[in-house]
Amino acid sequence: MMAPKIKDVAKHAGVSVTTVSRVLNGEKYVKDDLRARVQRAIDELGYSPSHIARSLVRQKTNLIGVIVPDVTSSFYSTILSTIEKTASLNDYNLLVCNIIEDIDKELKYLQVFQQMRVDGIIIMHEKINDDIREFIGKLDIPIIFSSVKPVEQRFVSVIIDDYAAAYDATRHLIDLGHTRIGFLGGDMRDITSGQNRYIGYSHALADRGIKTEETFIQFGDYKTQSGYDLMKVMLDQETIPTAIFAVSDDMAVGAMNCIHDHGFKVPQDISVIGFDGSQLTEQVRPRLSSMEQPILEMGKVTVDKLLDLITGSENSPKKDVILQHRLVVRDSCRTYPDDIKA
Amino acid sequence: MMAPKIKDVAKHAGVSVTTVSRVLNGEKYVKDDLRARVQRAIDELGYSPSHIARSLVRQKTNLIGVIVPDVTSSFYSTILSTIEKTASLNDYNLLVCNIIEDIDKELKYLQVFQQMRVDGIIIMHEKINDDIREFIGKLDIPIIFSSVKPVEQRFVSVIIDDYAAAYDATRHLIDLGHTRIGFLGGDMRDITSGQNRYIGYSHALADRGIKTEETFIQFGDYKTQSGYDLMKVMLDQETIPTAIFAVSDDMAVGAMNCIHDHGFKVPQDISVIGFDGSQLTEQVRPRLSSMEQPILEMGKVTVDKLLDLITGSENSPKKDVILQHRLVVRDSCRTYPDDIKA
DNA sequence: CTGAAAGCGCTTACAG
DNA sequence: CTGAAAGCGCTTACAG
Repeated sequence: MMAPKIKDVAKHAGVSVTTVSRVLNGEKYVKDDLRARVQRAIDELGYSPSHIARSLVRQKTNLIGVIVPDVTSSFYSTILSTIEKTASLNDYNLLVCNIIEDIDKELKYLQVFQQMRVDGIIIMHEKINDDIREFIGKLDIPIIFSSVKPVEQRFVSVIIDDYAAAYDATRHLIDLGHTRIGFLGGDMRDITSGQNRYIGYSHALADRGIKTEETFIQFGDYKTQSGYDLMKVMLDQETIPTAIFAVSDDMAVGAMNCIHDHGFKVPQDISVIGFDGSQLTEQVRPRLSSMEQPILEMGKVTVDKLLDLITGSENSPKKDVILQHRLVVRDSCRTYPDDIKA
Repeated sequence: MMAPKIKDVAKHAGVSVTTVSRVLNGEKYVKDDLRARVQRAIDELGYSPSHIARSLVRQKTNLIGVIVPDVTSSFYSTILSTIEKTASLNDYNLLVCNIIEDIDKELKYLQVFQQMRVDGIIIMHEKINDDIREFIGKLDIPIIFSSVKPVEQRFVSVIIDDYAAAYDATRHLIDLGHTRIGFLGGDMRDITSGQNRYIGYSHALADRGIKTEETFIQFGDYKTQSGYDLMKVMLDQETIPTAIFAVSDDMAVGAMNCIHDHGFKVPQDISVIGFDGSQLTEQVRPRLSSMEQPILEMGKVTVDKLLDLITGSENSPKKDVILQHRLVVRDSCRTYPDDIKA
């Protein structure tokens, strides 16, 4: 037996489909006895309205497409989790795409999102190539970027001030007395998490007149393994840093592990500060100091803002939302006692 | 201007909508010149077919609903990531629901899945209450359970043999010479990860005639914090274990941290073995030995099996798939040298 | 090889 | 307050 349709309910209740539709949608102007009869028919038949059919006529799917670089990362999984929660609270559902460095897949997914007629799209990375740029350029579905800001100005982003955050993190190490500060960076093709954080780091040093070795600056891919490998490169040099600023907690943990495996101690020998404030910071020993992004808030605000865009509340201006970063000091950094004040 | 519909394409190309539909779906029996004209019209108009409308007539959405207990956990995020990958390869998209101990939300989501007319559902936990049991009982959408096996026999599961895996993990500690082996368990309402793992642990001890203290057995919720708290309880006792078996890597890491914070060392003072084989095992120091589930394979097989169910390949029997567990020895366990053989 | 028409399961003016 | 009819954007027999 086929699943019952609205027509079956109508027949069963002895009313028109219009009336059934009305009680389904909680409209008033339905007499109580009819409403009751319809409700009973629905229950007896175990009727469940087709969201597909509804979407078609309403021209609204209540679907949000989300593009995550890597759900496996503690940062993204946390933000995804709050995005899901906020969306769910607003009766939206998530269509999730997990990239992992696969640009072709992203374009394909964006096309799927378009065909699915999702009401809005959340993108959490900024490796936008020309094809994608062109595609989203002519897409008339609201798009919001979360935790990153691509070059195109027409899209709104929910981010922190990555430059300032990196500056402050570096400054923290400087204030502890460090001058040999290594940098484990991201992808310089990324404006937000690549370039801005690097510039923040180097300005913080420059403002204090600190010069740095070339080998103290390394770039990777934000992951633990990458942090490990880059740290290894640094440790193989003649002079090694007394402190490390990594642009993700995952990288920082990789660095900590590498330091540990080489027989050094954090923070006694080398201090390490991470970035993101993910749950990893509390899962490792020593606990990792980190420049925290307000992850939960970021996820919530992203969805709220996207819903604004969807409902077209023009009173909400099409402006980026800049959230506050925050230094959380844990146990992975210490003061550097030497006399090097040169 | 509205997004173009198939009718617009037809008009633009000077053919019928039927023909447009045919080229859209790559059917043969369309003359080359017509096909070319239609294709050009599609390109010029930037036409993208509505998946919604298609779904309605085809009675197929290519959607899979996934219920994850907590995307934030390294185990679930990894399995989700491979589920997504496999689904994507087969042209299916994921509708993701993140529970987090919220049963009401689950029922609501299952209803949404039903209304969305998803082609199949993947569930990754087993806290099925009566409402949910009844609901999925009358749902005629294929359901598959991944990493857990609920009591109802009519659903297929993709799992490991949790009893044997827990037995083997415990046995590993026994073989290293330990007899005071603490157990950090899960939720005993869970058959798979609660009861089976506990029974495996206790049988392994019993088979060697090892008695255990009551306080050596604690139950939590699989998370890091829980592992920490339970370990604290154990360390506060008069006699403490020389080894710990935790039923998740997250809990094991919590235990390791607690041990560390109390001034003890892993594995010198206390050995710790985890369960899952998540990426956390390599992110902590000492690296965590763990009873590994084949997470990637599990995700892939789950989707493959579900697609079998969906396409109704009756040649594929409706049987559970039991994958192989594997002990991965890292640095968190050591032999116990004392003479306690009593 | 091509097209007119019915139909997928709903909602929404419109009329009463 | 209620219902008949059109329409959302496609696909799919059916006929030619």
